[in-house]
Amino acid sequence: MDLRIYEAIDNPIIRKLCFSILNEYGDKAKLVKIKANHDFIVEGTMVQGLFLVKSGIIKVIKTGLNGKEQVLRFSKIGEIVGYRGFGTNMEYQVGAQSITDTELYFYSNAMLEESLRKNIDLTYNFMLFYAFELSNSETKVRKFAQMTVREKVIDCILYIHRKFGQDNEFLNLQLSRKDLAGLAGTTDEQVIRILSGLENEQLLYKKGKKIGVLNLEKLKKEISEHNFYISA
Amino acid sequence: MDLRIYEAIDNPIIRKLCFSILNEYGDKAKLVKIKANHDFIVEGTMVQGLFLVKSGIIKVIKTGLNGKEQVLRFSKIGEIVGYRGFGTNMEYQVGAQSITDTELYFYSNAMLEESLRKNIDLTYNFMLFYAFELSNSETKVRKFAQMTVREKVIDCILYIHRKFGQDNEFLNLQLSRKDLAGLAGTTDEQVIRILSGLENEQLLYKKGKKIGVLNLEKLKKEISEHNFYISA
DNA sequence: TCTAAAACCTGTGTTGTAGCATGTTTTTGT
DNA sequence: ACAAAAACATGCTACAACACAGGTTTTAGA
Repeated sequence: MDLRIYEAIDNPIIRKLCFSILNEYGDKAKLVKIKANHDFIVEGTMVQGLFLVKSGIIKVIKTGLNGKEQVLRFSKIGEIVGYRGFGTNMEYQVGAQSITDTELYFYSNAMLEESLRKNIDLTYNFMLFYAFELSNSETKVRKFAQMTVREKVIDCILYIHRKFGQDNEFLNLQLSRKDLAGLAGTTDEQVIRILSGLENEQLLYKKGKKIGVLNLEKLKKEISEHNFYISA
Repeated sequence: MDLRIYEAIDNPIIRKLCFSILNEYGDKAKLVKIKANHDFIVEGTMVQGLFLVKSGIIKVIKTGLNGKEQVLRFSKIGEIVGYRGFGTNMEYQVGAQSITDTELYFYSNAMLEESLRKNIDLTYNFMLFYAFELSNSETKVRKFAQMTVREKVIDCILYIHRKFGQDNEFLNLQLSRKDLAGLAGTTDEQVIRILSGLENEQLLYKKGKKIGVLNLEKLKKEISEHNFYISA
């Protein structure tokens, strides 16, 4: 059993779920290796099962019919991708693509359904996981409803800082302005404008794609007046 | 066992969950009766357990620190209120108030935790329920991110029409403009203006608080260009 | 039934946000 | 190393959405 995945997870709820899955399936899971920039879940196709990220970084998206791609989140080691369709729909409600080289464990519908009927620990941890994600999602609803674009962009920067860290000068995850816009729910131009503004205010610096946080406290403070953080 | 509740539910996922709960606890649950316009879940207080609506209509809210109250949904017979805090936080993340006289079954944390360890059917149905709600919530995120205010207001009218129906001239659930605004994520004035506009266009009529849908198809069509409905 | 409060409505000014145009820089692939 | 494409940047314009102000109608309570 590959415990390195389990050990890399901070969040206790995801950690427990991951343990349950590894415990139930051990090495029976199929390991899938994919290169960077590949779609491995296509929105609207039939749900085959779910993926557990072994290594790499995944972008989870949802396409609006106006063509705009909304970025729901970025997933890393230990996280589960493709689980929304489970139990409710027969089609994937989201798309997923690798943004680095990636290794994934795949669990088919058949495997899962069988286990969930027998392994109450697994089912329980799945339940807690969904409840947790639901809580996150509802916070996100408020974010989109009440924050200004500037606040949303700051929130996204903080999200990346929190989730992927900033080891040297720059955030460990580099995103295009377009992806940032998709994550914040706005347009590229707005993101660019706001980033420029934040650079002028000495809150961050940037060099092309790379962004570095300068004044974490001030950024946090600007958001905290709304008193909610997004952990999704 | 009070099967009237169970039978009143349309949604198969909520139906199954409700059955599981009634089946597990039967008449052991505590019945709580409250008058209209009472807060029975206060945001930020400790989670005691969850409520199953036996009769009446409930408004579920979340207060932004700017003071604006966001209406998350309205709950009726067979639905569960106060479940977001479960498993993740120790405090209620939402508030709930009765908008009519209401009867609720109450299930304490202790009762639930004990059962969830033993009754896999209950756990499984809770899991599916959370997954379903999560799916709804993510759709809602998109709604707030991509719809115009007019579309959001129409979406809310359709939500009420779908969930509570319109028996005679007017929608069965009457809401203040302020509540509609909270549900749509906008201000009273905007709602008023848009309702006036819709009345001029002969899509609905109104008489004080009461609103009646005139042209359901046209209203639906305007939303469906974005191709997503909210069932929450 | 009268009064106060709440809800409803409308007009006007302001601002945040998006869209377009255009130019520059950076990245990518051959 | 070079050309093409993508990403980045900035100014301008238009408009949707909001806030405020002032008024009317409806509701609720004493």
